[in-house]
This record gives sequence, C-alpha cells and structure tokens, in this order.
Amino acid sequence: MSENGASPDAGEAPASYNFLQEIVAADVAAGSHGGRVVTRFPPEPNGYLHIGHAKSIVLNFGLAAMSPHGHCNLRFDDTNPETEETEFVEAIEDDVRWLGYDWGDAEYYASDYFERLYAFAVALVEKGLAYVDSQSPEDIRENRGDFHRPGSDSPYRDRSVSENLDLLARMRAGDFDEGDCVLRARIDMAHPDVLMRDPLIYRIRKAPHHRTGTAWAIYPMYDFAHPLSDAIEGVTHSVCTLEFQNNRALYDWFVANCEPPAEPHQYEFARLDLSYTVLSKRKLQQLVAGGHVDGWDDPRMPTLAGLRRRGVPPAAIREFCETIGVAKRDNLVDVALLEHVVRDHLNADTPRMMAVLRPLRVVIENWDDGRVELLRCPLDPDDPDGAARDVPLSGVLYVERDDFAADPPKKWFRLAPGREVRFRYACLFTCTDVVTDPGTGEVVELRGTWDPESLGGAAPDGRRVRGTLHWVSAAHAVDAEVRLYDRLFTTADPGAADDFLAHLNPESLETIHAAKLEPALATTNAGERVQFERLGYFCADPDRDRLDRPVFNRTIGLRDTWAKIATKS
RNA sequence: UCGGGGGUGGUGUAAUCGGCAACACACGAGGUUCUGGCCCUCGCAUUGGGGGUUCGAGUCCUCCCCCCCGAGCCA
Repeated sequence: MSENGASPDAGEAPASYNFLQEIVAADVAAGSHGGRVVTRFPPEPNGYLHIGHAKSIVLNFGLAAMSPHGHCNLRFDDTNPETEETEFVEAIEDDVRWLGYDWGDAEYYASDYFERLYAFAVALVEKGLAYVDSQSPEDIRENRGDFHRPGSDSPYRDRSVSENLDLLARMRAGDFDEGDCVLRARIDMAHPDVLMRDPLIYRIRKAPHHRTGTAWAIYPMYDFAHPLSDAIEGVTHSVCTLEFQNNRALYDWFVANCEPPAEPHQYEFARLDLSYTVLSKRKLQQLVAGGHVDGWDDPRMPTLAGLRRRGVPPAAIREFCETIGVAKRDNLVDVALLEHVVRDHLNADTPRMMAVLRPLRVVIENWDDGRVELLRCPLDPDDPDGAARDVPLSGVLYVERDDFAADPPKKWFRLAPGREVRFRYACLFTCTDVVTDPGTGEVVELRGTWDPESLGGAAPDGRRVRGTLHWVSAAHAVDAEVRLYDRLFTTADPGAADDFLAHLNPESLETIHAAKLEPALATTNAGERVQFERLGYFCADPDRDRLDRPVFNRTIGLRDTWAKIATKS
C-alpha cells in the first residue's frame, strides 16, 4: 500500500484514462491546487456499503493516487440525526478496510464541522444572502412553484439582518419547534433550476445525533454542508454520482458566497447498476427488514459484507470496478462479468479438494477388505509436485448422484451401467450393477470393479477414459452443511419493476445438510476458500462454530459446459 | 412542457489534431485435458435518425427522436 493509502493494485498502466482520470491528470500536469489531489469517499452512516459504493471507493482512492501526495479522506456525511447510527459507521470502516484501502488519519465527520458550518451560515445572513423563513413546510413547497411556474417570494424574505441573526440564534438554542422555521439562502425564487429557488440551509430537528448528542437543535442540509465540508478538508475533486448534477450549481454558489479556505469542484459519474440484483439502499433495507434475506451480510446480498461472507476476494471486487470503467451514461452491468472476475481470481489461488454434495454410494467389489490407500493429491493440479494433502481411498465411496445416469444421454462421459470412469487421482472403475430401492425405484447404490493397475488414476494401457469424477471415501467422509447460492432475483433489472420483491428468486438459497467432505476439509477456518473439484468455489462460514460442523458457502460454481450441452438436447 | 445530463455490438468500456471502430464479458463453433474447470483458435457492431462540411466523420455543423435526473425541512 502506498503512502497515500490508495490503490492496492497500483502498478499496471491503464490502457486509457476514464474521463475523471483525464481531468485529474490534466490538473496535476497544470499544477492546479499545487499539483495536489484530494478526494473523499462520503458515505452517510445509515446503511451498509454495497458494490456500487465499491466503485466509488476504487475511483476516489485511485484518483488520489494519481498525485504523489494525493489523499482520499473517509468522511461520514452525518447531517441527518434521524437515520444515522454508530453501528453503520463501524460497518463502513470495516468494509472499506476489507476492500483494501487505508484512509490513514483522514477520518472525518460532517458533524465535526457543525460549529464552523454555523459560522458560515451567520456570515451568509450578515451578507444578506440568507434569511429565516417562518412559512409552514406546505407553504414553502407551494411557493417554490414547479417546472413551468416560477416560485414566489416568502413574506419573510426581507427580514432585517439583525432580526435574522436573532432568529437563527434562537433556532440554534432550541426556542422553536420542528417545522416552525428554517434558514434559507436568498438566491432567486424564479430560477429555472428549482434547486436554486432559495434552498434550505438549516432545519430544526430535536432528535439526538449519534455523535453530537443533543448539542444541536438545528442540522445543516446536504447542499450546504457538503461543499463546505469539502472545502474545509481541502478536497480538490469532489466526485459524486449523476443525480447530483442538479446540485452542482448550488454547490458552486455556496463555495462562492461562503468564501471557504479552498475551492473544491464537483464532478459526476454514472453509478453502478448490476443485473439480477438491486443496489439502492432503500431496497436493500427492505430485503433485510422484510426477512427476505438473512441480514446485511447474507451471502446473496450485493453488500460488501455479503460478498465477503460469500467468499468473494476483495481483489476481485477491485478488478471488477476497474473493468467496468467510469462514464456518464446510465448502465446495467451484466452480473456475469462480476462472476467471471471472481472465478478468475479464485482459479488463480484457491486450493482444490473434493466434496460430494448429493452422495450416492459406490461399492468396489474387487477391493481388498479393509484396504485403505492414502493418495497424495496436489492442491493445485497445474502444479502436481507442489503442495498436496493425503486423501484416503477405500472400497466404499460416495460420488455425486448427478454423475450417474441409468439411461445416459448422448455425449455422456460419466457413470452408467457398464461404463468405465476415472475416480480423480484414484483409479479406473467400471460400473457393473445398479442397486435400486424396490419400493421407490430410486438408485441407492452402484457396484462395480476397479482396475488394480490404475491406482493413482492413470490408465495402464493408455486407454482413453473421458469421464473423471470426484469422490469421497465413505468411511472417512466428514458431514457438512453446504449452502448453494443463486441470483437473488429472476429478472435482469428488478429495480425497474413496480414491485421488485415480486421478482425474488425462490431458489436463491439451497441448503444441503449432509454433504460429504474429504477429511482434510474438516478443519478449515471461517473465511477459508477452497475449490470443490468439478463443483465450484466455496468459503467456510463462521456458522460452523454455532452448528458444530463444517459449513460452506458456494461463492460461485465452475463454468458448466455440460449443463449447456444437456439443456440443448 | 422548464432546467440539467446522456445515446458506440446482447452487456460494459475504448478509439487523446477528423484517418482501417479496439478490449473484456456474454453467446456460437472447434482444439486440448486425470476438473465437461483452466488454457488455445475462430466467429459475432459501420457508432439513435435525417441533412450538411470534408479526399475522409463515432469524432465538426444542423434539424429531429429516445432515455435519465430535478418541484424532501433526505443524501
């Protein structure tokens, strides 16, 4: 990590700059702001961070890293005491750190600036640029006009400076009730941009604040607090999402008229939208509150906490954010891209082991009674002489039910009556008998013979065996719970639907209670990642302590070409 | 309808004085293989529409169309 705490992946030269990198590069080259770049990531502590926030984090820390002495601040935008909680600031800190970023000492809170912000407001009043409005909320709305009609001046718009000063002081002192009055900027009630029609600066809130407690009875509005907080921190490039474009004129107005110590500028980019999920804080909140998921860190959630528990490596999220780019047009990124990047990272450095999810018993009839072979199996098949673990092989195994077909389709390479397959790293086996339950007709056991010449898995005569199956020795198997996750929604853009909850995928979670693991998997710690060969990537869940048995979450399945072939025919 | 901002393949980005539309994902075809994984090869868009300038336009001009954001004492 560099001194400015930015960009853990710095090093690779980007093929091309995005439009914000262009701007920053030009500013650095021109020596603007003394060649310094200061950005900030400004979450409101009223919910958990999701992958859309990751895009912003990667962007902001990355831009700061373009200058040798650049820095990205973490600033909590906590100006609304009614929705913000300490629990969320802690979760946000954890998530940013986990993602791989270090903001150093630069952890700030808008609430730390309340006194200075108040002073800016007083100065505005003294300049005749702000006034206390005593209209009711309804009248304020009514008199704001609309897109076609200009607003009309408040009857209180021309109060004297001294009266405004007095009223503002009394607002702060708590002399008024919520809704009695507000402080407003005196701009232009006929402005074509409705946000400029005398916007609110302060409103009265009697709710306790998570940091300032009951010290304040008034709280600054975002449009006032944000640009001035940026200025106080010396932020040079204030990067936000597109919906704030409308607010930029106001941002500039406050910077120009409050004369803060620095002159930050706001730039907007398109927020991330991801297919088959929702990324709005409100909707995520609904999923949690409605019990549709198991909490903010449910592995199906697009939250950073959820992705972490799912087993997604932070480096994969960073790479995903770099890959999707930054632009100004609305977008809906295919979740398949995220899945690809995740697989790519996992494939590179995840050990391989074997587990059987839906066990089917296999008896090797010509196996010597009681014989157990300890097979040395590599953790990385591309490095057969590298790290390995011992896997016991005996005469009774479990294989995947899906790997047997009584009546195999075309191109079937797996088990079927009379077919020979390879048990990975173990031996060649031919199925000779199928035992079925006389009552249900269900296949309960396979019987057959192995080729003793093939111990280790190689064909003694070089004969071709197309199918290689994973397996677990029945006597040595460890029982485990395995959770298979799928997309949370069945439609690509659930957020656009009238009722997004109607598109929830009823099969987004399948719990397998009695999966069979090879012994080496018994002792994995929470957070450890492993590939179950031929199945996918899994991550040990902390629930193992509570359930007193291994619990694995499927991060993502392997690409399954056979499933496609099978679907087509 | 007023103000602000956008339209390049199925998806997301790129094309830095106007000079062969590039990369990744997805999809399709094939190869390789002790994971039907990984890997390799090949295929897949004339840039929202019409006019104009130019030897040459995704890039410039012009008219039109479509999409997003804005009327919280939320951020």
